[in-house]
Amino acid sequence: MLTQAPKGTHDILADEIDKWLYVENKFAEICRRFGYREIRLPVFEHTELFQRGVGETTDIVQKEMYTFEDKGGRSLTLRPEGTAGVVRSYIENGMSSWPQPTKLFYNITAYRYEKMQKGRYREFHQLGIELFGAKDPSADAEVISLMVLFFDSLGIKNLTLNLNSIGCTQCRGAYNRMLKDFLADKTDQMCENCRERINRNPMRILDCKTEGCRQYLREAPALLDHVCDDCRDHFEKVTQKLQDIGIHYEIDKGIVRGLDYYNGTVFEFVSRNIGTQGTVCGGGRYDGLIELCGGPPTPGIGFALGVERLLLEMESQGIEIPSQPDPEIYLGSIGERAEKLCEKLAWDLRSKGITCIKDIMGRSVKAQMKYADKLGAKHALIIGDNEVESGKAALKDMKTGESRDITLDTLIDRLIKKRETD
RNA sequence: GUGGGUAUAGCUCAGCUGGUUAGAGCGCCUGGUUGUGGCCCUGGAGGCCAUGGGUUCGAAUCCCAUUACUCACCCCA
Repeated sequence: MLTQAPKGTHDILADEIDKWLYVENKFAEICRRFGYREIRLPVFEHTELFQRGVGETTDIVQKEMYTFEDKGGRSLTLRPEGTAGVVRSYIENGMSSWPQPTKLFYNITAYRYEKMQKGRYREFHQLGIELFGAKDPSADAEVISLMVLFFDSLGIKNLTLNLNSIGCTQCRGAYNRMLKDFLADKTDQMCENCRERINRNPMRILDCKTEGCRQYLREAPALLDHVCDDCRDHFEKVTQKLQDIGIHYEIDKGIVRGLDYYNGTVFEFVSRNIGTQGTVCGGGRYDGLIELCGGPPTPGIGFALGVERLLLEMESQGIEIPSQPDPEIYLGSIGERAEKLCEKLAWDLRSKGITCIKDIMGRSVKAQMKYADKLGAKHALIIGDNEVESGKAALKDMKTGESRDITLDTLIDRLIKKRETD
């Protein structure tokens, strides 16, 4: 226990950090290109924010939240997703008086008490955006196009974009009644889970994957076919805009996002090669959420992307990720006088912005060189008594193996110049 | 919440139907004449064989429980 990370969490070690930084930086870059600005929010919020925002009837709120009481008796919860917190911040900080629309992106960890599986963790990482104030279909299309551009820029191919509209509060009410009527005489034959859903949240039945229920659902009325005129019109405009910019999508009448706040356009990007947890990114519109949480009526739309799943997908597609540059130079030393000189040299190099690794173990030259090699240092330079006295040393190019004598005074300029030409 | 698989060195795994001091490759640390990496070779460190019980003269090996990991169902990012 003492030496084991809690279930569902994982360490991101030095060898993988380049991938994470690469993806995170790329995401930030693309977001800024669309006018989004980053925000950073607390990892925990008042429990009621999620109860209200995500929805009391959802699995997330009912059994997946990490909820605890602090020493002041407040009930707090580690965020199970990002949107609720952003909405809270939007209201609290009066962002409705910022230039509209307000475009925000974030890079967060989220927490859900779930059973572990490939691509599913209890602490996981999400990249996401939220767009407040724009209800036009252009907003939907732009948000989706941002995702597409992001995937493209990473070289990811073959993700399927699934689209659906789950209507507004009005058409949803009518649809729920319709669905109930349709299933009324079939309830006995449906799975236990679905029988509960009929009363709790009929739409969730559409997510069922058990064979028996699926048969009935094939004939069930699809919400998309029964949305009101406004919703239909909105959705058609969204798809038209996607076509205009050449984004391929599939209509999936079965998509019902698992959080209660969604309405209207919902979408997800799905992979086929990373296991059953194939949803790399999911999102949609949430026009009533801000009001529900106590803010002014404000339309909103956003998505969240699972970084672990994204990296799995990139790996499965064999996408290479550029790594951070190797250390410019390794400074080795023999003896105390040399070590002293190295300390000064290393300080000067680092002050000038040059990555410099020096010996701090007093090991043999051979051991030092091996270490320099493992670090991937581009150059190595060993200093002993001779070098201290002459002020000259052999600068070795680790790739070619060639070394040339240089005066130590010129070392910094030489490395700076070399770095520029490389 | 339901089911399946797995658990031996830092990593990937051997260890036959129970039998002495538990193995390999990689990695780590050393050396290969006293100041130069990669290839090759030498030596070394490092395991209460997940944990707790049981069977047995004897358990890494068989049985039970616990825990963890993992995959699928469910749900989702």
